[in-house]
Amino acid sequence: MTQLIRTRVAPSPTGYPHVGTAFQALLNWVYAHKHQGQFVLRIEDTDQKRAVEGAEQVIYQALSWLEIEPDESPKHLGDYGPYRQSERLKIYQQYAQQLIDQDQAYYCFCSPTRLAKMRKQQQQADQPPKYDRHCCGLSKTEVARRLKNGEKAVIRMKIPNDQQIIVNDLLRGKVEFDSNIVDDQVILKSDGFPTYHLAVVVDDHLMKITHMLRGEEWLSSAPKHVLLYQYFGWSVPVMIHSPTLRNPDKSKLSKRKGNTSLWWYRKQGYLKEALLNFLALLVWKPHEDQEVFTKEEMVKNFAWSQLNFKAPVFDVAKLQWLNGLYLRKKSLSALVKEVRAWAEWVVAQDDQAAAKQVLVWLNKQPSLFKKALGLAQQRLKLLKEIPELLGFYFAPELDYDQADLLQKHSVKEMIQALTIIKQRLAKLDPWTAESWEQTIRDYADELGWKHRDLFMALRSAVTAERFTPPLFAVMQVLGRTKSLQRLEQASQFLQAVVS
RNA sequence: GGCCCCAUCGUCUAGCGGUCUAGGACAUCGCCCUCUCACGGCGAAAACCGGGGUUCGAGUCCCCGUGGGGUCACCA
Repeated sequence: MTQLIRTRVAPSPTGYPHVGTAFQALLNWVYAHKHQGQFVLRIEDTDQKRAVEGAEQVIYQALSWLEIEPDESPKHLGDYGPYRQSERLKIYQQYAQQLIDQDQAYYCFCSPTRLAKMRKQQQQADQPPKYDRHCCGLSKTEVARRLKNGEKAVIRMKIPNDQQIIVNDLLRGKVEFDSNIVDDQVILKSDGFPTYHLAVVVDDHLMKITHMLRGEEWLSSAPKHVLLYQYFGWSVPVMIHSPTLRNPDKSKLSKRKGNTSLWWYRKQGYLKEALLNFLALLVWKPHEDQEVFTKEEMVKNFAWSQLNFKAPVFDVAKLQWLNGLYLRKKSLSALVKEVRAWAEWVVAQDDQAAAKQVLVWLNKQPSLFKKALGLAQQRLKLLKEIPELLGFYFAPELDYDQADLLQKHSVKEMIQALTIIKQRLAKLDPWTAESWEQTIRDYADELGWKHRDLFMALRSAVTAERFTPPLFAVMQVLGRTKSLQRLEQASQFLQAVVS
């Protein structure tokens, strides 16, 4: 019988959804699904100082938005709960005690002050900072006495001297560490909470995780984890340290230098498909030259051997390109739905005026909105561009720019031109793109104007914008009546200028 | 600084000893299409970090440098 693959992602609830978490989650999810395995979400809330209200909800929302749902989590109960580390304290304490009994861990009563002082001295002496094992030799009776006195204590794991510790990383192969440089790590804090190191080993084992995929930043603490597995007599799961995402300046992706919040991307109007595709592309390519794929295709083709382990720069320009691509691929009605969902979400998050405006348009003039969006679709890179791109269709009055309206001609000339054009277009029958365009070109010739100038003037008159979809298409969406009204408005605007 | 990881165009990569005068994508620039913007099409510029080996032959294997990154907490 083959082993059931179980993977996990274990974010700590910090209050906002990190793209790095999404990235890890995606990889874990994909691998689990590839093998009909299970993907677990575990909440690593062992740091009480950093606890943030509602942060856990945000994690669910993020995964659920991306449609990488866990099979087990505090919300999706499975057989290996609880899935919140703060609810597993007894378990960690019990295992820490086991290590004490096995003489592979010891109580430490050193104060933070002493530890800080010690580190400072070590650094000044050019030594690597490391716990000096001050409390390692304490007798059992002494420990019992001080514990009984209510002294604050932590539990540290004992690291053996002069030993090679081998971390077997699936991507990088065997990585060797000298045990002498490994610190006697605290595994249980004085508040009774475990540190990451104990918790990750205990939980991964108890939850039957077969493949532990995590960020590269954990590689240097991996020997501690290997040792803990040995102490407990457990077999080590397959370890994979995936590359960390980087800022454009190549440092680890951070809030200050890039945008690490998934919600930032969502607000901008990146689609989940684009984001997922992009994240995958950063480290993985299915076939030569195939860059656009769904997560289902990724599941189908996934193999660790194709995973790159060079830490990639998070290149927003490429993400944008992908986003535009996915935006264009959508059917118009699907796009409308997408826009509504986006706007509703942004309003709920931020109460943002522009997004509210979009909802108003969508509700009051759905048909106009849809047509207008259709014209904007191939120009769209981000959903947040919509309010600006579609504004002129809905505006009761346009904010004209005189220079754009005139295009090098005089006010008088332009008023005249607008009037004539208006008349001719009003009479035009049939109202087709061809007849329409011919009318304008003919008139430009009559005047001896450049066709371009007349088109641009009309564009400005109808939209008060410089960049729009082709004029005729815009007028068609706007409707003949409204289009002609706008020509009239523009001409009135110019009248006001002269008088 | 110690330890660890990594190293092909600006960015993401193809390349798994000869087919590499190094291929693709994004970004950049130019041209075409064209009423503007976009889409689309065509094209240009742009890289094997350096030095030693191994080999008939090295972008591809080994070593040493160099560079970048990570990590050295009662944070994860």
